[in-house]
Amino acid sequence: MAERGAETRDRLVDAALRLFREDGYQATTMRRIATEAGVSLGNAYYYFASKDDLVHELYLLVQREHRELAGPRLRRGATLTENLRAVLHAGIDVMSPYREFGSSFLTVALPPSSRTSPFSADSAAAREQAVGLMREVVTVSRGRPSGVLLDRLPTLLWLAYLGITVHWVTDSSPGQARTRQLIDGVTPIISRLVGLARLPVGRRLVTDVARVMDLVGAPAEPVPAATR
Amino acid sequence: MAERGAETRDRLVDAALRLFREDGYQATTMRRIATEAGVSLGNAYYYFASKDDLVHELYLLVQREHRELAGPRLRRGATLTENLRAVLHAGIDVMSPYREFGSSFLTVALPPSSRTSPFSADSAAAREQAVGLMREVVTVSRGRPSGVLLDRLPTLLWLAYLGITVHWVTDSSPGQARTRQLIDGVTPIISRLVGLARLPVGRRLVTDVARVMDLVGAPAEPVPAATR
DNA sequence: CGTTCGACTTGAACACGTTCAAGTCGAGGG
DNA sequence: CCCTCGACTTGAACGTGTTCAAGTCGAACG
Repeated sequence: MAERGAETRDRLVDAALRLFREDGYQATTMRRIATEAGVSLGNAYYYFASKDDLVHELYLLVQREHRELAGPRLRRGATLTENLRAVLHAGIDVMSPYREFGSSFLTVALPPSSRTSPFSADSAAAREQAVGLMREVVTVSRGRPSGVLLDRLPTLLWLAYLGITVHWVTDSSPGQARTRQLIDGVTPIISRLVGLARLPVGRRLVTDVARVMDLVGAPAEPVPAATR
Repeated sequence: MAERGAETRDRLVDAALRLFREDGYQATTMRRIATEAGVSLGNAYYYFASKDDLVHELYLLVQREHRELAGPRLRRGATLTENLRAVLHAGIDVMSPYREFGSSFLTVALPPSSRTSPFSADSAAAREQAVGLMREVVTVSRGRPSGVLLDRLPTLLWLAYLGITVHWVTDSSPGQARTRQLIDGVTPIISRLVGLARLPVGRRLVTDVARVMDLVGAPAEPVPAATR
């Protein structure tokens, strides 16, 4: 059956994610992953085309845990500031075990080569989920924005989350305290900007932003060649 | 003298940058760089601690060329939109020969590990230069913003440039046309936001943004361990 | 029971980035 | 002239990610 190898695959994922957490990306070798999973080196490559493919698995896990942790923290009727703040902090909470891995995380997660990029087609589902979480933030919070903004705001918030992740990865302050402060500082600003959309001056801004988002369109498909 | 090896070093940089441009990051091996520079493999490591160190050299070159190309394009008294647009397009122009390299470019350029990151201490000078270019954009353009914003805007524009670079790297549209459109769409929005700072509502936003930037402080020092 | 087939598994092999003990070589001092 | 010293150079060697020809093994078929 096509099911026989499922357990092997699971053992590989378990071993990889544990080693990533304990030793970081670089120090975790494919040989150790294979050994700890009780299979041969070559066999690991039967299930995962590359080491980065295993990182993709981590990406999915972090995403899932983010949803699970953030969901219960959302409060219907709370301000956008409060709910967005909760979701962003939850994101950091979920990623923090992989901090030492972090530098290499973006390294693997950002570029469009192959699967791992949040912009790639392979991550489309996961990205949709992440944007969905932001959509929940928007719809659940008090003072829901008007039509056009309601559609675009989740994606914009997701982009903000991405930016904060970049800061987190490069944040060497103890416990990444600076990133926490960044979240606390940025969320009210975002809320204020959203509130601005009610004024005439803000409405024009929203229109322009929406136009640019349409023009630039969906995140690009994966790049053809250009490995690594 | 300490000068004897300077020519060897130059030959290595020349070979590396040329190969990066022609074959991309992955396909360029240290062995080929060394061979084409007419030195041994080990000798390349006498001058550059790692392959990424050679990328740092590329980073510096691109930076320098960006300044040289963008400077003459600035028009005193033109709008912020026009000048910012010119500088951003110049950035893409300068980077485009390294597009195939691109995916790996961010891979190497973003994470804080060691030298190459724009956030690292080693890149502080280069970053200062990049922010300086944005400062020139601000001071040269018509309608210079008021005090606090005048200080912070260059850094914010540099961050915007970074974001656009991320888009460029992941942009698979032919000729990266989407990124060009993104620039054309985003620059008027930025100008509009800057103009907003004159209104009371904008003034409060500026104050908050400045506070966050202070709190988060200078970009972090390089991360201790966490290689790659 | 023998045969075939395909999912799964193996370990050797490859090219790579990086390290290092050993060497070369020219200038300066005795 | 010999010696020393330090900047520079070398190629072998290590461990890595990845590939691949060759196997194992159980189920389905005759």
